Amino acid sequence: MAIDKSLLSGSTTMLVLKLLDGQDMYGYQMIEELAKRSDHTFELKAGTLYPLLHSLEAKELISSYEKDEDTQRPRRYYQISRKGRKLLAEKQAEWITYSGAVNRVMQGGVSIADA
Amino acid sequence: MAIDKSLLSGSTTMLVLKLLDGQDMYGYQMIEELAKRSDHTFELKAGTLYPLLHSLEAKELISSYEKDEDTQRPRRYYQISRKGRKLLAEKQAEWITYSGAVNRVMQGGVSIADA
DNA sequence: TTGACATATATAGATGATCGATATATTATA
DNA sequence: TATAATATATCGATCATCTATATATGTCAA
Repeated sequence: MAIDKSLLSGSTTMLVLKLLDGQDMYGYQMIEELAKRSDHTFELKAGTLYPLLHSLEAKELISSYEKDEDTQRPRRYYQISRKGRKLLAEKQAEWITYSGAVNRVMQGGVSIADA
Repeated sequence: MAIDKSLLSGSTTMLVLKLLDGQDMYGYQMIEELAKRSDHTFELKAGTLYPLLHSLEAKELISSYEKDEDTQRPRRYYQISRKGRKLLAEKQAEWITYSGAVNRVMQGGVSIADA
């Protein structure tokens, strides 16, 4: 099912940081990994991700390095910084607050499954 | 805690329709009711709500009528339409899919409370 | 009674996140 | 050798929300 793009708005940064919290990744890999982990609910577009990565790097939430896997086109890997992990924790707390509040409002008759 | 406004993006329509699913309401009342039911996580701004109500009415998802409670300034009440209830059900299903997917992605080490 | 604040609705313009379109280059496959 | 997948990048459009501003009424305290 394709999800209204505006729903995703605001949580993309959190999701990207979370991916990098597990391991260093390059852009294209994040797009695929996010699709995989979310059963294709999230299909992040390249036009969204790359500018986002650049802006996260400018804010020093992540850093990057090139890695040559010869025979492969060189890939730009990203790693999360200490500052990035701090923001991730904040975003995660925010998400819990936000989704909990939505569920409370929606609990006016129809039951909401939790995940 | 103030929530990143972009997180709310996309679910405002669903929340408004849900409020009207319970009873007819006027704009200002929705702002207060939403704040109350969400423990002030949501503080919808008038500049967001009124244009949204107008556009929902234009799409025939809701309709409105004026009601004079004398001694009070007349209030414009909104009621959800059949079409609106249908959209509400869809948005609700989307929310379940979306929040479930976010939680799955975030389940990579740190536990996420569910509401 | 006057001023301040809450109630109530409304609109214009700014901001910010995402997307679609487009571009480039390499690698794998048919 | 052409096509698709991999991989990164940028621009402009779109859309939702917010801030600021406006108007008008009701209430309460000084």
